Amino acid sequence: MFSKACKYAIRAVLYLAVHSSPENKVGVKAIAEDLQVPKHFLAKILQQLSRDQLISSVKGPNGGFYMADENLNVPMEKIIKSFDGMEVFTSCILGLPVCSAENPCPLHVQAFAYREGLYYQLQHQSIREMADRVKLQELKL
Amino acid sequence: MFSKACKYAIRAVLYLAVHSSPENKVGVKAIAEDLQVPKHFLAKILQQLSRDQLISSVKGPNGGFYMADENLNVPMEKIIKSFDGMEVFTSCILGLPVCSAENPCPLHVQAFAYREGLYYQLQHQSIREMADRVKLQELKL
DNA sequence: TTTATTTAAGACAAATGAGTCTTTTAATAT
DNA sequence: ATATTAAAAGACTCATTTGTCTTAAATAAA
Ligand code: SF4
Ligand code: SF4
Repeated sequence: MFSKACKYAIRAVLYLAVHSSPENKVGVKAIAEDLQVPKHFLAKILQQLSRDQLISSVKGPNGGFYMADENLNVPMEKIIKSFDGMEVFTSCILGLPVCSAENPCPLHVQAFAYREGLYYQLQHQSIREMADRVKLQELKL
Repeated sequence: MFSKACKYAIRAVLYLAVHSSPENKVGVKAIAEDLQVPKHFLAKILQQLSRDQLISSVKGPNGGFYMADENLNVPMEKIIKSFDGMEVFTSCILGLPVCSAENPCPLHVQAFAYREGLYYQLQHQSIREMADRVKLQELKL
């Protein structure tokens, strides 16, 4: 479904949403260890998230990554779009050139409803809401 | 979601289900051209399908690939399993080591329904049924 | 101001996936 | 039997993704 980079990104953002704040920043190393993800690869991912303003960061001593308030209000969808693009939600599951209701592929009925459902959820759920659920239900990242 | 090999396989099998019979076999070339898929790559895919007895084939003049009656009764699921394995349905969407209800990942609610629903459909729909729909609704492959 | 610390950037390498090409094997029509 | 046809097999190349490493830039504490 999603690329590894995208999966790591989702986990990292939720991790930051749960474990960081503007007063309490977290470094790549800590995140990588906690999530059990390749450190340098994660670093690049965090950089991209930062460039896209999905997370915040400051350099230097006591620096690190964190979620600012405005970061928490964006929908989950944005993370995925940043890494895998809109295609994961729009491109045909069978790899046909175009996905349209007029020219549906054979898996249309099966696949369409589910993909749309997932997309809807990711569009309408903010990182904050999702992170709250993670905290409340003690979900593992 | 699925690998290209798997997507091509699904399309090729449905193509054969619609356009072939034991009396009317089809060669790689024709399939590749109709589906607009790399010929040699498709050849390998058809070979794998044949090895796994998901399609039938005979060599030599007037030979080619076709669907025997028993091939048509297997569920769509088998094609996917043959290429991408069960993992596409069982492995965590976020790439966590284990996917379980006790230790759910943050996307659990959103993603689980999607994947399970799709899997259920693919398990309970035979190639024949799917091909019939393709014919009836004139779906494009 | 210097030094330690941490992100930013980008080159590089390894692994996987996708696609191509050539040769071998089997079937069948003549 | 032989020639022809088409699948089977496997080596090979190319592209993309994933992962590593090194250096630069920024910030803050000493
Ligand atoms: S199954 Fe239908 S709706 Fe889904 S991607 Fe293919 S064409 Fe589009
Ligand atoms: S979201 Fe939950 S159910 Fe889906 S793969 Fe991850 S852990 Fe499993």
